[in-house]
Amino acid sequence: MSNNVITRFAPSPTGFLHIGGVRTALFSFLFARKNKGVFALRIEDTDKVRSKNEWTDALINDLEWLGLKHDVFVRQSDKADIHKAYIKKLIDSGHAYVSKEKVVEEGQRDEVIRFKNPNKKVVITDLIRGEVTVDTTDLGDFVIARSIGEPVYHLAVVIDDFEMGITHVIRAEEHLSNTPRQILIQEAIGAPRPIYAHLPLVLAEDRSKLSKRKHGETVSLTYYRNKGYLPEAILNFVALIGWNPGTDQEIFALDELIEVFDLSKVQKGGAIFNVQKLDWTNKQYIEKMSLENFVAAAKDFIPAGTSPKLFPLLKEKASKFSDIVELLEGELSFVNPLAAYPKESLKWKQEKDLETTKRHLKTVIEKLSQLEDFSKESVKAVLWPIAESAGKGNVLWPMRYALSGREKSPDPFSISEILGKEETLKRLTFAHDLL
RNA sequence: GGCCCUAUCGUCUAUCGGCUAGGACAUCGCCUUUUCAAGGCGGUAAGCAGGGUUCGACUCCCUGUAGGGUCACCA
Repeated sequence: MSNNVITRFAPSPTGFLHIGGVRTALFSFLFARKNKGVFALRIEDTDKVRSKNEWTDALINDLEWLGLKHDVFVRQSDKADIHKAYIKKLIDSGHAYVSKEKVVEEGQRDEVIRFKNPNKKVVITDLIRGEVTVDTTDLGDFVIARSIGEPVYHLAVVIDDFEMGITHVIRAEEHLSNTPRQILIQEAIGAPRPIYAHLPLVLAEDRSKLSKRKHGETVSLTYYRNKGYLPEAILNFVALIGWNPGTDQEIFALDELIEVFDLSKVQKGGAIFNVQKLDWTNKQYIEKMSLENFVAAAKDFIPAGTSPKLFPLLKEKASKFSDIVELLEGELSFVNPLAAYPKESLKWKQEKDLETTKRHLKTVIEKLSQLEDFSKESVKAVLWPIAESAGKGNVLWPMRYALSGREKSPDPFSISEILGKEETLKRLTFAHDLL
């Protein structure tokens, strides 16, 4: 592999980083790292009206959070002088000209700079799509600058890629149609042509391109950050949209991705972003975490005052951190005072009647009253023989229901330990007296 | 509409002419189990259509169809 690969991720600071952008950034990053090359981040802020510093900051912050560290940083607006010089050169050499325009819309200029289109066929060699031939005649003399000092995207991209020595342009497929005009500009300024790789689009459920207008915030990385997904999991999941190494492996650390990544294995067709798989992937990562790491990572999602005894259960059941609140209000709400429940709920489905249920509860109360060590192991040890002889559901269901007041909850032994002897016996007695 | 790209289970995909079409998510069933989750086992589920090429096409070619992208003084 070549030793001097330089890739770039070039977002415009006009909005949040969306999932498709994350994938583009990741692939550019992976390809650079894989080839021991350089990964550059370039902020494309030539649109002064729509570009905002806040978006730039957010972009940098998001990428850093993901762990996609760039080696080079360029702000396009800092290159204004260089752009201007090229525009002049292009005009002087006859490749571009100042064009008088008829103003039909507000904000339009009566004078812009257009590229003199040589009207030829361009053959793009794309790493993913092979050869694509386009006749540029259809493009006409397109605009390359609003004025001598204001280049338009296509011009700025070509100049910057050239100046930065970009060897591989890895970007989304939506840019494939733009490539011919960029190639024309390259030829005019005498820049070498980089190697192109146009990634298939990341699609929404309805198979259309992800967009804020149409699909709302759920396409933004921020949305998933706020929901408490892990950056490693997002990267892992996104890597597998439109690419896979050809093996059955599903979970990859970033280092592993770098090792096995291969642009030629990238898919050609667009792929739908599937949240269920993201959830599953994220859960895999949570399972691999130590309890300490889980608690530390999830600290912003765990309400103050939550009993540390619940932490293992939270880790076991949450597939993303935002699940924690739901869990605490639902399945794990037994730590709060119990709401009233119908006494029939205490009866196991295979149990004869409430009388028997009451008897089982009494036995449980008697056994636990004498118990000193209230660890779940210890509680289980004294009750298990009884449960086995009387029927596990017959004994354990009423006990669990009495302790949790719910159809779904952790096992009664864990609840006992968390509640402690006093509260456990209080709830059991309450249930017993109810019957 | 012009130009361009694409087309395997619901979804993400493997297959680079030999396929009883494999895996993962989701889904369903069973086991485990006091419930839920997790886990284990198993099931349902796919080659857009029509022509070629070939001994043999999911794989190659053509046409059609469908979907997407792009046609800005946005990137």
